[in-house]
Amino acid sequence: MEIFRNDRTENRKITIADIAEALQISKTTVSRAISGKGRISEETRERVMAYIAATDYKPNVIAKGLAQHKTYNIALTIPGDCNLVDMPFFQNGMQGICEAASAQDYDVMLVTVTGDDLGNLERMAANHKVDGVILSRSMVHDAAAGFLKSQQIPFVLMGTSKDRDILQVDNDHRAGCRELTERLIQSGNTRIGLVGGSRTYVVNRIRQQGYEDALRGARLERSGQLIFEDCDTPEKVELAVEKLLEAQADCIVCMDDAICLAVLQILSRKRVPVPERIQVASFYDSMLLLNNKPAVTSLIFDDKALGALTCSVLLRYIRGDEVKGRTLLGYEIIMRDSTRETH
Amino acid sequence: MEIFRNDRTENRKITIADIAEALQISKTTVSRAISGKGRISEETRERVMAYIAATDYKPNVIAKGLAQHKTYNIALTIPGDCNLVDMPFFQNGMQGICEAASAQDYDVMLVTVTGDDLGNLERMAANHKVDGVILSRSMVHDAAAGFLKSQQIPFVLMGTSKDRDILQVDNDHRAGCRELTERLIQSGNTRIGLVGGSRTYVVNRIRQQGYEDALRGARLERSGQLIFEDCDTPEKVELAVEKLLEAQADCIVCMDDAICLAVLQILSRKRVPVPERIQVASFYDSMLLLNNKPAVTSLIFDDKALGALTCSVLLRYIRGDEVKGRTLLGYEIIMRDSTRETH
DNA sequence: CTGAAAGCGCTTACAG
DNA sequence: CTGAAAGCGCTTACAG
Repeated sequence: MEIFRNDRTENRKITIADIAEALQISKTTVSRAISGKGRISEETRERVMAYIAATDYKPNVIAKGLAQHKTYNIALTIPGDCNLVDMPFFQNGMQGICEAASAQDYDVMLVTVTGDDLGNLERMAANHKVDGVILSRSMVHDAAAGFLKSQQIPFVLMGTSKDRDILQVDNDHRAGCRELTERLIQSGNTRIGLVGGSRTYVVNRIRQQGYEDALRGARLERSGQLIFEDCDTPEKVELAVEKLLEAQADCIVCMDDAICLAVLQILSRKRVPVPERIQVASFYDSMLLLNNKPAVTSLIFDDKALGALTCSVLLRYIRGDEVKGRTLLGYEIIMRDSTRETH
Repeated sequence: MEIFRNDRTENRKITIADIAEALQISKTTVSRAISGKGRISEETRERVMAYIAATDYKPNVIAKGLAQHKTYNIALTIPGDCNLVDMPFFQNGMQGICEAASAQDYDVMLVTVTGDDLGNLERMAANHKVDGVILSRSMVHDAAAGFLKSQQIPFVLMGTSKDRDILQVDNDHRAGCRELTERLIQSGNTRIGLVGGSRTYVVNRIRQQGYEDALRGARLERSGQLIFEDCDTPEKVELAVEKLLEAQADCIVCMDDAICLAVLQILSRKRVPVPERIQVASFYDSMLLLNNKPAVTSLIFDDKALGALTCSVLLRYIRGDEVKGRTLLGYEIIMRDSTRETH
């Protein structure tokens, strides 16, 4: 059995003082050359930059931050209990956040918040380790937002909240769901069923609004026979599908692709052909449905772009710039075989 | 349109100097009371603690770190291109890492590395922002490990590498896959097919080894007709399934649950009943297969525990403690309906 | 244009 | 047991 031990050789890094000494100038001057703040002659500036390039010096961001009362860190909360559908959303969002952050020399720290346990968030705040935080799409009642407000820590929600005084940026679920539903109506469907996820998530409420917007626009009745909310277990989905078949729905719209996957499996078990007997579409497309046959019609959002934008909004806000209270991003609709017209 | 602007009221935090002044003692003493290092009378220690509790003072970890040449941060690399199967692994691993880190007052920063682009990792290292890094399960050729070695930055791999001088902790895939395969043999199967994922991932190679260990142990031939590697597209999986049916396989073992899901869908389309006509099992169980009918036999790993352990190994290594070069975690086998004996 | 000095909020020999 | 002082690696008025 091999054993490892870190010898921790001192490995001293070069500092601003070393540069000053080597170049026979003051630390102040070196600092100015690097930051570009304050008057400095082009000549000495170039000498410093040349030395830095040659020695591969990198400023210690921590020390810089300490002097400036900044940390150059933001936190991203991740839910402790995350279901499969949300994972691609987080994964891609995270990706976008990281990229936008590093472009401005910021780093992102992870803080888990499980249910109403804000322990880790409080710790992070108490430790003075971040300049702001990004809350990711979350429950209707959000304890975290309340805490951050009370602490006066800048934050933005990557998602939507009805609370208009919290900064938020989100995909335009409502418009997307409306338009997708409209397209399904245009192609001849009149009895479009909805299999919805848990209404504890505001995103699910918004999606439903989009669906209802479309019905209203087409003067179709909003029928209880066609709308099934809170289908958060396979049993509920199965029940919903059965009722929809009974109710002669010509199309089923699923609120997310986990539900959609379940619906497709049930339909397959029941030998109900898609799209011939009934069409199917999903309000959110992740890789879950990727290889399904038939390919399924869906809404596509760019979660990475969402993350990136959320991050830059936060950074601008931290900097003291003006930012819009709510920002909405676009979407794309992909019509595929699962809603192909067959008559 | 509402506009937000951060007014940045000074919001000055209480410091060690404030406490010293209030209590008429030196900063040194306050520091000692908090850290517990150095001799200090129980009485003054209690006075300080009482004051801290009353004022809700929290030390500035950044300043502390600067003085101690530590950051109290570790980095976690996340792959820029992550497929669906890996997401639960990362998500849970992250969770475990965060918890173990915060238990020791450490925070975890995210750094994305896409392909061979180490830009973000280099930046993080250059900025002196972390004491060490956790590399997550990765490709066979890992540029990141090389970079970290050259920089003498402590790191551990959450996964397995054949490079024995990198610290690693992983689930015991090999033993798990061996045992699962053995169980399938014991229950009467003699022609167990394997549908494998991309061999660029070392985890897939290890899983295959476990499978082959079991065949060897049972003196079954390791047949090319039954082993299909690199099935990283739906087409390849489909082809593999067809060949396996032709070859009269009595059971199909899938290397991960995305492959398994594909296999099950194909079988369902072909109207091949599971487990009656052919049994199916998976080497890794995430939520992907959760609601499948029949329930599928699988190996279960505790990825959160893996993350937590990986993190504490790194922290111990950073601290200068001795750690084992390679640590393996256990697994669980759940036999379900998809491998039920029907004869 | 440049520098000496104080400061960010902590720690840690060193001396008493 | 306690404190004055120097230091971690930067920045930033202030003065020249």
